[in-house]
Amino acid sequence: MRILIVEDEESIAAFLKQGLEEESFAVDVAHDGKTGLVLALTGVYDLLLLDWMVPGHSGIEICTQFRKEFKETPVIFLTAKDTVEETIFGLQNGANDYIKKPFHFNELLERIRVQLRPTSGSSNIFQVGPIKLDVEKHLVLKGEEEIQLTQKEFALLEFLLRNKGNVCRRTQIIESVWDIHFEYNTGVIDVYINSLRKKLQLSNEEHYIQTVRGVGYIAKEL
Amino acid sequence: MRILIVEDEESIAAFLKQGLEEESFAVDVAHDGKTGLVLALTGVYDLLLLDWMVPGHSGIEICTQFRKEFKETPVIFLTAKDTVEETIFGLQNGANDYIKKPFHFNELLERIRVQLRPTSGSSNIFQVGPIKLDVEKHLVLKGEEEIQLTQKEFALLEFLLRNKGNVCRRTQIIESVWDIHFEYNTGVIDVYINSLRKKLQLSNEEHYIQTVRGVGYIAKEL
DNA sequence: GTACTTTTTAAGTAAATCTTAAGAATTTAA
DNA sequence: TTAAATTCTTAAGATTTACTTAAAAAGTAC
Repeated sequence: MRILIVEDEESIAAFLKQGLEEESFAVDVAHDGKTGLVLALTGVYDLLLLDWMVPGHSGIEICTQFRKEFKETPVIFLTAKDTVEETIFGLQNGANDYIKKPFHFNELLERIRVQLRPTSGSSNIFQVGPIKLDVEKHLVLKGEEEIQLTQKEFALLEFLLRNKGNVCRRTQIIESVWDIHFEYNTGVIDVYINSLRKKLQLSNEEHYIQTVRGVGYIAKEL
Repeated sequence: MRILIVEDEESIAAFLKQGLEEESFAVDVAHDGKTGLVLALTGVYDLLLLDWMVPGHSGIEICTQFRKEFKETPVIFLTAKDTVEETIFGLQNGANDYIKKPFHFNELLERIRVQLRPTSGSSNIFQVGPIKLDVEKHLVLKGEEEIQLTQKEFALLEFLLRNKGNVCRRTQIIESVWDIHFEYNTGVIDVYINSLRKKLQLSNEEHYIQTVRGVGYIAKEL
């Protein structure tokens, strides 16, 4: 997934670039509107992050131009707090969403994901920390290394990653992964969690799969 | 998704109601501020659409009152006034967005969607002061910091927050949280209240969980 | 049918949570 | 001010829950 950031403030741009790259996006940055527009019109990007006001062309100009060429690609505006009214204008002119500065990075990430979800059919790659799971390819990596998982192990990990950041209750897991309803007494989940953690070689620091006692398990970033 | 409209102009209210219902929102309308506030404080709404000026209480008053109780629910202002000052004032007082009359319905819809997007799916978040409890995510925050609670601690805090502003009697608590009926003699509640206050690091000023001597406990804003 | 892999069951061990109880501190009432 | 009642705090023992391992059962491929 390729993202273009058009933002003149160096610090913000750098912060965003690093954060998004850690989430395994490919990120380009343009520090002025003119460069931004040129890059945007190459059409290689899956999403645009536009600062509302940048030197050269304004964000809204870039957005409008861009829309003429690429009708599907989502655009998110980064805007200062007091320009809400103008932002509405932005939305009318083809932006898909906007986010007020200052914002939490996770919020931005969430909005990016929302935008990318329907557009790309190939977005069923899930990730937590160094662990990647590709549903299509049925492949799990930890860093560069390929991890060999069985069906059930894979299904369980997929479920956890699909719900990354949310607690997966034992009943949810047993229903979704094992398709067992109305009843739960076995210790299967524990066994599989155990073998997952083993195969993924999760050290004590790398608690990407945490247990929530009395409830279930959760996959989350550290 | 439930939306409350507070708008005195019949025609506009009817227009909005019909339009939103066609988008499969459940819509209630209050034609004056007093009714609006009462309805808003029932807490069943996912979003508020407030006219800037309505008979009874003004929109800004309703918004402010509402914000004290429900910090998560988004509020959008409908206003004929277009001075920047008032907009900023409105946003500072807890509104999430604002739209100037006359507007295109689609524009409003877009604004509503933007507001509901991050919120959707998280309808059972309870809050008192800086303390947030998310039932779905099984997560408790104090400010930005995540607080690790055990099952019973979590259940107790949830019960207190669900009944925020109301005294929770010891018998109620022991019945709801511990499922013990007919008899109560243990000091379990005291122990758990204690550990809750400890884990939440409630200083002497932050008495969000107060004890009501001879009766029970209450979670309330300061 | 046999050899292999995967899945499930089961059981012992480890760890965290829950409960009890008792003394300290606080509030209320006389 | 003192006594009584209630709540707070702490710690240890009981209980629950999860972890780990191994072996049995169920699938798969040859």
